[in-house]
Amino acid sequence: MTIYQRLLARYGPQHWWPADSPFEVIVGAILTQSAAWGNVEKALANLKGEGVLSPQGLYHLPEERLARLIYPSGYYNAKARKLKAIVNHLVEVYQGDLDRLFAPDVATLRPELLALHGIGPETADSILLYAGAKPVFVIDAYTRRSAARLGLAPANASYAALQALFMANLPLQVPLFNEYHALLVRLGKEACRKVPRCPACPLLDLCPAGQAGDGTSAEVAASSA
DNA sequence: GGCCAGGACACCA
DNA sequence: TGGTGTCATGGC
Repeated sequence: MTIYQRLLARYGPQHWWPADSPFEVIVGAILTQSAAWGNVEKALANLKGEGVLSPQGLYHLPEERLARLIYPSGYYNAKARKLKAIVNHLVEVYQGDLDRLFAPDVATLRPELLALHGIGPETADSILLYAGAKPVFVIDAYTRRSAARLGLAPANASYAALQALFMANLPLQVPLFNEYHALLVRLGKEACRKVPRCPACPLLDLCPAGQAGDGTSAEVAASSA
């Protein structure tokens, strides 16, 4: 059984991304930057309560008021500025139409997102996968931790290298990337942070033969095919 | 009371 | 390219 299959068997479908709309995914992707998801939910609830969780709603909302509404998610001034930059682009270039935003392929869209203030590699890829249904593998702190503990990659691997490792050895399928990343996050939350792993680490029985791998491409493929 | 949570940016050497 | 400070609330 592959690692992916073991993760799915253990935890079940994670139903990511928890949002009612693609736009909510985009906003949540910004708000969750270095923040606990529970705090993000409070901020999203505030935006929904004010009826402004839409491109036009945030576009016309004063930045100071936006900052107050997202206060629970932390870094509220910085995140209000980021959200404004993204929403301004979305409304002024695409009239707030996400179908138009996501019409181009990843090669065109990813650089466009990365050029916006507040959108780095992880946020861009989260938006592409979970809002735009593009086959892009998301790397975050939990993914990195899980991959390192599983022996799939060194702990200091770059974002690009880690992403390339998964994408070069997995079929480019949105449902697979969606669930696999979410499962790695779930595992990362549960796994101990000790290096090497402690005897009780939940990762142990997920590794092939109960051993950490050597990080080869072949192993990633074997672990997920 | 300290640590950490589904990062990104500005600035520096 | 890589390292560091900044942004900040809330739960444990």
